[in-house]
Amino acid sequence: MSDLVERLRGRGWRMTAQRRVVAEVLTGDHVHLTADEVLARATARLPEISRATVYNTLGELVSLGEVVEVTAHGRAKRYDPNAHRPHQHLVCSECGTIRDVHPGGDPLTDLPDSERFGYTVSEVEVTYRGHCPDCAGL
Amino acid sequence: MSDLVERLRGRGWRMTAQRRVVAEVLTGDHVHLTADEVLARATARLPEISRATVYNTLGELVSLGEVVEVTAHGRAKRYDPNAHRPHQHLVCSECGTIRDVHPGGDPLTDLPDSERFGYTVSEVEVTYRGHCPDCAGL
DNA sequence: TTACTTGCAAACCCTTTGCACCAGT
DNA sequence: ACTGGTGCAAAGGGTTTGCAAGTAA
Repeated sequence: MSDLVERLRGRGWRMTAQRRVVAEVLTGDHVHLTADEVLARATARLPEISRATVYNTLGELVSLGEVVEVTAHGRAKRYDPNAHRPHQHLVCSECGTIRDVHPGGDPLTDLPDSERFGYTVSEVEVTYRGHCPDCAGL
Repeated sequence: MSDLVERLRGRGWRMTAQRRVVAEVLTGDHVHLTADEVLARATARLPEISRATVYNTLGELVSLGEVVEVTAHGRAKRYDPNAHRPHQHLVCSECGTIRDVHPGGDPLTDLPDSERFGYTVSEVEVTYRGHCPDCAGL
């Protein structure tokens, strides 16, 4: 039984078989599944689960801060359950595979070999997210 | 006449009215247009231009390294012609508006007030892009 | 001339939605 | 019982594609 399920129950999240299965599928390190992959794995355990419910649940987990969305250019979003340990992402531009990384020094210049997982690194991108002045009050 | 058009011609890129218009629309600082916006502005100058051509041309400019794609979670990609001066992005999670920023110290902790454009900043995300071992030879 | 580019419309992928039914608490 | 979650199927936004006709070099 996953920590995540416990935590969510503690927060008063209404627990259902579908939500439990989605939460359980999203467990572990270096887990970065697309919604489709989550659906496939969830279906293996609970055949009646629907695509809509998977999307609903993923969206809620993201809002609750339990799961992080990772966007790779032009591909389906991936969902990363490792939201409580700060880390960054290393993305393959070819196949979209993602690894979690923990850069040591200046993220713009250093990604230690030990954190490259055999990837070549050709680009580093930093994105700050927040609210612009016009949207600040919303 | 834009520098970009000159540079592309110099690289042997076959020049057409459509491509010139797209390249000219993508000129300036803090320009981060969606494909749709590029189409709208291009159409204003060249009414017969098609959506497909705009997408083709944007894709080529990205491949040529003249334009950078910026992806905001769940929104249309935006195209940034400022590919030759290194910079990072500040994205409004609400409306998707983007500003170019130049962080000073450690990107993970510091975004100077002078670089915030009145935005609040709630999240910093670093993404490394490259090829995974399986895709390295492609 | 000839290979490359364009326009059109349909196809595509991923995600969201409307609504009637069902189920935790 | 009440509130909120689920499944289905259809719609939606953004992007890509196949192919015939057009055009830069």
